[in-house]
Amino acid sequence: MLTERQQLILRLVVDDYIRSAEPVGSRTISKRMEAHLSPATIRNEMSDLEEMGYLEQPHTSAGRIPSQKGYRFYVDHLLQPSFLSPREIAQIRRLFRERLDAMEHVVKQTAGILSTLTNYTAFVLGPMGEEAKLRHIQVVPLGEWAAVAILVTDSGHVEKKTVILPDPADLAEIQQLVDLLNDRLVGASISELKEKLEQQIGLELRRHVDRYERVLNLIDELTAPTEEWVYVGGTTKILEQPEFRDLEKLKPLLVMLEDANGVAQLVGPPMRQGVQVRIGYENELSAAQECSVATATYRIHGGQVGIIGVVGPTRMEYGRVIGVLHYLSHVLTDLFNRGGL
Amino acid sequence: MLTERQQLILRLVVDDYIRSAEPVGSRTISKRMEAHLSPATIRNEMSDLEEMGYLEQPHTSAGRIPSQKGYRFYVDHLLQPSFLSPREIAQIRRLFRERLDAMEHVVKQTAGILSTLTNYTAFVLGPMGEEAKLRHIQVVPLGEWAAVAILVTDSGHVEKKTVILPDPADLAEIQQLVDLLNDRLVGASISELKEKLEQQIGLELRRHVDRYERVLNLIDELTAPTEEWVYVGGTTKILEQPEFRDLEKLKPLLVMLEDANGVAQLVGPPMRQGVQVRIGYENELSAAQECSVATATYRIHGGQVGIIGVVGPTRMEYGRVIGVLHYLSHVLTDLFNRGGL
DNA sequence: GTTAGCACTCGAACACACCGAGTGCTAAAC
DNA sequence: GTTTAGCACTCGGTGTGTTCGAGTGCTAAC
Repeated sequence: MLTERQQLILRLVVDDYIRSAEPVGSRTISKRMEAHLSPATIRNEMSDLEEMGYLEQPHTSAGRIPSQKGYRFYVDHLLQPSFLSPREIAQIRRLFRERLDAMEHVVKQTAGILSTLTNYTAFVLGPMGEEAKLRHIQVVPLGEWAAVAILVTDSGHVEKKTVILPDPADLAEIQQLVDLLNDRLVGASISELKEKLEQQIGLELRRHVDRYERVLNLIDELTAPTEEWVYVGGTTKILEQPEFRDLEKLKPLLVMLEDANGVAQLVGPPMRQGVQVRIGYENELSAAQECSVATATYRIHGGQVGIIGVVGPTRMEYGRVIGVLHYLSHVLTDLFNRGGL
Repeated sequence: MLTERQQLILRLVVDDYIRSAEPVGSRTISKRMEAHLSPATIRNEMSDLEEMGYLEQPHTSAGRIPSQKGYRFYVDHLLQPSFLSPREIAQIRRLFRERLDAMEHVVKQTAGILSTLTNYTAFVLGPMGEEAKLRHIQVVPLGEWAAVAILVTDSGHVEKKTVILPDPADLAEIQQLVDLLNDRLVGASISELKEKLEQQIGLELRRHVDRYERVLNLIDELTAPTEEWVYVGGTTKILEQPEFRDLEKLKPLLVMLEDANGVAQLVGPPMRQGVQVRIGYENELSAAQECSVATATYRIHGGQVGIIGVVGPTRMEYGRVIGVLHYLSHVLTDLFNRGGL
């Protein structure tokens, strides 16, 4: 559909606009081209590209900027993913190695690292999916009236909750309860936990009638999709982007990023392997329709899938971002599966 | 030092400016006053107040705005803390009651509630101080090469960490180690944990020579002052404030709030009981020198102290903020000590 | 198909006048 | 001595007009 030359021009326009955030004129492109063509010729081509919807003009007497369709074509056909420099790779490895024995920190840090590497706001969603298996339940009394309930999954996730006891703690009884729960529930996947609880040991449990409801509630809350696994880093990177100088545009974005649910919605459901890019209106959230969102998945052992990604203006350094995401998702997967880099 | 009348005028100026964010003129004050005085008289008084440093003029032909000294006097002598309406109190109680059995959530939520009530950015710092006592240590193996170490304090705080094992897990050995740690360390305060570990059971532990270092490291990291207990809510509330329309002023603030350490520095060391207000330059962080920070403490059982607070422009609704902080800090303290509202 | 030439468009930057809120000062009134 | 009316003055904000220049579209020539 697009001629070789049109593709070249489109690529140059996008590249230039990504760099400068200024509309690109025909003269600029003319100078950038190997095969010399006069600005007038470029103008004709650009005019055609505009007619086809790949470029647009902010106003008549300005240069062209890529349309979302233009970006889409660029990402699908023109872009060359950039590779990380050896220095950067070394730097990443160092960052991760420092705290190799703390997965929680790794995940948390990843948002920051990703943001530093790309200069966009980054996020990390922890492994979703409820196929994680229960590994251990523990209740630690804090005093007469309170206790901490802790739930550990085989993915290493720890969910905790402080509970107020209805009556003074009876250590032996609690221990008995916990032993029972551990005995019957360990190995069950989180999603089937409640069901299993009701079916299999409901009877035994009902002996302590008033307890039963509470235990059920507790399990329910402990297994509820948690917010804890959403980390956002480099929120303030958005402020650097000229397209968000305007507070009215900035605000909805920041509001969205402030809320873990907002981020989860932005990212959407986990998707196929590899790096995925959603440009502008391809995002469902209206707050993000002037943004592009690039995501990649990582796997932890057990096959659960987590997501890392960045959000920035549609004028995003796609090549760079895709390169970084690609590399980092592999690093994370390796880290979680082999336990080292 | 200040006459009755000057104090009244100062109060009116501050009140008006807090509402409108516009410099206040003599005519406005004249109209606001019970005892009628002409604008000219007010002008004279205002001129005196300016000379004494309580007011300032953005430029010659504008009204006056309070100086930081003016705010300070207002906060110390003129302000009347506002009480919450019964409706608001009911609302707060409802919000807390909903999740009464989840302290972690209570704390997390509090930042949001505080921000909603005041319309400023709010923060909650978890109990600091290292007098928390160790309650329980637990290690849950995840597989051959990994395990989760969990540490619970008597304040209900749970610290967790996923560790990569140097060699395949020997369940019995791990259990033995954990039992030993629990046996010897439970009841010790977090700060003395490491010391105690070295002194008292170092010998026994050294039998597993290569393990020793790792256990020490682990304890060290588990007890390191954690970031987890800093929650910020309503960051985007700052965007509403006219004084931060300017991106250049906004940015350092957001950067500070994004970082848990930044917030901790902003808040400073825990202070005496009651509500404390730091105005403008009274803040050490340069990023916050056009802000006021109001904080209050809450206590959880065991006497540990946590901090809640808000940060906003120096033109802050001090009366309201102080009222809310006062009430909320008591609610929290009650909640954590008696387990109910 | 390409390019030079040229008239045209339109936003950004700047200058300028105007408006009005608010001041400070002086002199008169209480 | 304190308060007030009167008045000239100040200064930022707003709206208008002008200029400038980057960039375009079109036409005609190569």
